[in-house]
Amino acid sequence: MPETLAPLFVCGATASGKTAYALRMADELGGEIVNGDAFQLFRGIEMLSAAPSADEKTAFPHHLFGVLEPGEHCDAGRYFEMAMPVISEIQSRGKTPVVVGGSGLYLKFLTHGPSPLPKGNEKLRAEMDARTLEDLLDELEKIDPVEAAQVNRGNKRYVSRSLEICRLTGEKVSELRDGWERKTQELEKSLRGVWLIRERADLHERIAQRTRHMLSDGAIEEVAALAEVHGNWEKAIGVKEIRRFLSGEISREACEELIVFATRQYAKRQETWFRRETWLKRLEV
RNA sequence: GGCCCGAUAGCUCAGUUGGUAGAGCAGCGGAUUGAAAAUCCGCGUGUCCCUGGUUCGAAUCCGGGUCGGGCCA
Repeated sequence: MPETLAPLFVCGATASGKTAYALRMADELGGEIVNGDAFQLFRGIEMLSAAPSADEKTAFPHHLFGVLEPGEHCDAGRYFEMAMPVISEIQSRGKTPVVVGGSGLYLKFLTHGPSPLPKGNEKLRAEMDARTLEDLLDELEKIDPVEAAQVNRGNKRYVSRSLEICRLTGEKVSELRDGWERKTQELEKSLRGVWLIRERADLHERIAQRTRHMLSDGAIEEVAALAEVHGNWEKAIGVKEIRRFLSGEISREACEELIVFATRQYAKRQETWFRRETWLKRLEV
């Protein structure tokens, strides 16, 4: 495989301008776009997830956009399994995959390989969700005290996940978990990607604009149409807020404002994530 | 014009019998190994509207202003 066909990862906070930049790079490198966004995978929430428009998709082939039904479950592992064949298929045709997205964990699986740990188990999770955090910590303490000491003890999600792995494998998570760090050294030398950095005030302005258009151009209708469909997609920013608006609980203005707040906070979390991906080339835009 | 209510963090407001103030939201920082747009953790000095007074001590009590809001003319 020629060096030049290595995927180019285009990362950055939401509304930082990834889509436009990726198109430019696809043109420059002779590339095709691959979705690296957890929510743009779903069909039916294109406006809500700020997926590329039909117009934007005409110039170059786009992959993995709108490929899942809203009711389907997805996680980083499944994304990895969907994306890898797509990437090699693009390369086999002599094109460069340009992976665009802001979902840090999903991209991490692509760049650093999937975790060797077992995938989530719905039944176990439902069971653990019903228990208290203290209770879960007690059990983890007994099974794997090392993990109990290092896990984020205030985060029930993470405590549950640790316990889930122990239960599923019959072993201690703390011993199973071989860090991404270990293979990081050599691996990251072969990765190429950019992190689009935008000044905070500018980013906030773009988020406000984007939210306004999203609401007036169909996001509300998308959420209304999927009222009966439950699944991963409901965790998208805006769903909770739009539902409150649809039920008459809050005004349209309040709805918009709450989505802007949530999106800013998400953008901040993305920046924190990408800051640690030191192999990414920083690009101030 | 008269009477009443309000004025405390960027916003909405708490503040017990006077001991110089704290919540939610926002904002800022961080974490992140198969739910990740998820989930979690940390960060609170602000002329307590101004001005006189009472008091050892006033966001708190009293007088006079200013600016909102309401009622009566």
